[in-house]
Amino acid sequence: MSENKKKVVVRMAPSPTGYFHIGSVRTALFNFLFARQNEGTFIFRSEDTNDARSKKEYEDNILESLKWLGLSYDMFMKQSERTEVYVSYLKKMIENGSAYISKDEAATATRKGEEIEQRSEVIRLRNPNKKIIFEDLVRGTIEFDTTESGDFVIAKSLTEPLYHLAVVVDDHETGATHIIRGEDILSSTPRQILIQEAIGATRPIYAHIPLILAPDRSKLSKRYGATSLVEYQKQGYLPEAILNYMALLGWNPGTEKEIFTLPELIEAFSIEKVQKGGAIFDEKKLRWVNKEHIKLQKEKIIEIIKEKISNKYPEQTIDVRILELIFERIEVLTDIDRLIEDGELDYFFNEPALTKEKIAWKTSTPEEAKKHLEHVLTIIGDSDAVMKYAEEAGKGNVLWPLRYALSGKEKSPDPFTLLSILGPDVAKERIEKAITIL
RNA sequence: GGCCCUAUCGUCUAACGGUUAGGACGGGACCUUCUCAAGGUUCAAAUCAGAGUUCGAUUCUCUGUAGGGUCACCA
Repeated sequence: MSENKKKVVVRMAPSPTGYFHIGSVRTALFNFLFARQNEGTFIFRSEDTNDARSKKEYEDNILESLKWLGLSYDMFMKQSERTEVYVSYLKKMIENGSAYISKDEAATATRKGEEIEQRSEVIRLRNPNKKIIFEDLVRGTIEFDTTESGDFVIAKSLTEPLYHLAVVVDDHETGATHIIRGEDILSSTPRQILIQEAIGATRPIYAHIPLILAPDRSKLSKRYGATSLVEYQKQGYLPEAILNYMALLGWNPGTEKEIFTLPELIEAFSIEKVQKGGAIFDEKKLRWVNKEHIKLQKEKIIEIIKEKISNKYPEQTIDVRILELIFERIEVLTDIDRLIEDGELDYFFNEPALTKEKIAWKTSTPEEAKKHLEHVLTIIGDSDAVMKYAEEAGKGNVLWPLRYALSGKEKSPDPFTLLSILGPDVAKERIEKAITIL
């Protein structure tokens, strides 16, 4: 690297035509990481150029999501507010002959089943029809012949610039040094380079990152469940976990470390280690990453659990051990609600309803179960004694009836944990109740 | 179809041209206090195919095959 290296300027430029897409999250993240590790500038640019699909609602959603994720930007701009800038560039281009107003037959074209009115007068780039070769940071040398693009349209009129023109002008004006974006724009890069040359802009360094794929290797679309960030937010994924997982999709640190906080990612990230091939989005691994981050934020998560339980059982004091039990059993935050709603810990606060048939362990009889429970009752305060007795009589034969008598559940934490949380008095009551049923 | 990109376990990925092809997720088995969870141990699982270069190809070259992207007066 040279000493007079230019200050890094990168940008994320979403078009606000939908909720923040999971693929855009990664593009935003890579740009953010690259900017932060180079102490550069990260620009947010809303590409809302005269598109009927653009909505304020979507732009707000993207901005809120960025905030939620902790990806801060240093500059904000909207293309819809920059028309006069594009006008001046278009005028210049027409003056110097690199673009011209073309007069065609007015026509209708069909795009994706929709009829489109084509103007008779548009502004086209005068294509020098040459070969464009550029270096891509993740893909190496890319070569395109731009001849087939012809004199493509860059604006519908002086005041109605098209996407490619707006992008190139903005990147030039803001001094973008690196363009990190999805692979889907790789094939329109040569056309953008042609526009750059026409307006006398310096060519930025490109890095086209691979796409995120659905499990069937197709483009990640609505067909595959959740594609927008809000849906993951709602399911109770932590922002740190989403960022961590997205980083791992198409990038690796070169070490075996897999769990990263945002600052650690800034430290470890390197654009050179970004993968070339598309990666399938695997929710199972996302869940695992989320669980790992839940462990990292234990105190905070425990507080959330406490609050949720308090809402359901307002009058109760909540033993920390109950919080631990829930904490161990969740992968996403909504698991907490599910556990509570399913009554998974109801038996800590209310006497459980017991079914006679379920009290005895599968290899044992109700009579034996009754006998074991009666004996356990006499040594209830001494866990070691209970365990010793269980080992002699057959663990399942004793422990299953005991645990079931205490919880009324086929699945629950072990009887000793229950015993210690419920306390000897409540335990005694419940065991006696079970005995009477038998 | 044209152009472009890509190709290692099911998935995410590692491997100066020389490794028993490594790790993680997921799956199986076992251990841990009966069940659930957590934890521990452990097993199975991959270099797309064919040529070439080389003493030696996952790695370099070519061809094929497969997958993806893109071909707007959308962004």
